[in-house]
Amino acid sequence: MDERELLLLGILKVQSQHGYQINEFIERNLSRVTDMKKPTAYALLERLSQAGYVEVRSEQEGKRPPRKVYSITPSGERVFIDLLRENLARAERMTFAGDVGLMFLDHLPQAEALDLLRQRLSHLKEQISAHERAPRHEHSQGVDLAMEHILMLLRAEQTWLTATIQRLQEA
Amino acid sequence: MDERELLLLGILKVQSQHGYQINEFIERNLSRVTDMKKPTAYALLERLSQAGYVEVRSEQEGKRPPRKVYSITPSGERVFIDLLRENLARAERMTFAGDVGLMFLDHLPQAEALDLLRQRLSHLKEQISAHERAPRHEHSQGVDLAMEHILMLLRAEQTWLTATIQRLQEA
DNA sequence: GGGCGCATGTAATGAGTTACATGATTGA
DNA sequence: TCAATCATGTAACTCATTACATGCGCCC
Repeated sequence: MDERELLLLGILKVQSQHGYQINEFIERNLSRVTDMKKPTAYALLERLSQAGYVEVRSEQEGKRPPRKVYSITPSGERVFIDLLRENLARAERMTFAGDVGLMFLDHLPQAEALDLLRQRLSHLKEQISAHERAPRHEHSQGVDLAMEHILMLLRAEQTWLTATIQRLQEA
Repeated sequence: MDERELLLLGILKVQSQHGYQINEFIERNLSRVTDMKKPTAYALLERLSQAGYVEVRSEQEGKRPPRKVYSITPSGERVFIDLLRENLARAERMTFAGDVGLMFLDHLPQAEALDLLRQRLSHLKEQISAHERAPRHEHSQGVDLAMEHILMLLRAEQTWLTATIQRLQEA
């Protein structure tokens, strides 16, 4: 839950930006790493500025809608570093919705169960190729690291699912 | 979000039980597969019975507190099968809080970043050995399948983290 | 003139957690 | 007699999402 603040502070640490810009950036480049939605980002930016971790100033270009440009403050930078340390040192506990289904696999006829798992596998493959199609962005090695991480987990999942389907077929 | 209903219906499909018993079972045997908390389960059981997917009857043994015994209804069984099909066919999208930290790795001195990742790795190893210590339960091959799945992902994570630390060290 | 892009949000809702409340029984 | 176990929940809260609202500028 703290990772959303970390994300926003991190983005602002690299460069001051206005809300719309931040949301665009997340949507275009980080959609595979985070699932934070726009209103959430706006609300969080508001909260961060209440807390004094970011500063806001209004800007207007011509007659376009005014924008709120957010910049990280010194105290925000400290919080950023703290959150970053905590995030890096921690190994999140993983639970997966998909495992619940696996637990009750034997409540379906085997043929159907296998068929459903094959559908799961094909969705997985789509996700993987979507990831592979995504361009590396040279500027940030960190983002690439995160992407690579997700891709590796997806591939591990694929390998396991394939083997599991195989195994169930033989049994 | 539907997987909690699926879990409860699945448990009740195997055997009618009262709330406390269900929560005990989840805590003892499924704590690695789900993180659902007790009040959530109680509330969900209530909702399921409102919807007619489970039946409730009160029981009392001696002077112990009365219990509400839940049984799955025919319509509940249908919902269970539907939820199960959906769950099995779907490949959930994965996002990980830990990736946000990775993205900003370069905002810390390399030595510290490496140190923090080593901490992450050691937490991971603890989780893995906790899993390995957990007894297989012969009765349900499904539960074992789910456990094995999680263990496989944890190990993949471990391998990757180790390699990544290595790689960063050399750079 | 119509739709997309820019730029901000609010309101309603939902899901789930934490902390708390209650009270009897059983075992050390 | 003290703690743990049994058995139920409620209340307050947080977090995040969805759907909606607003209005100007720009391009075709």
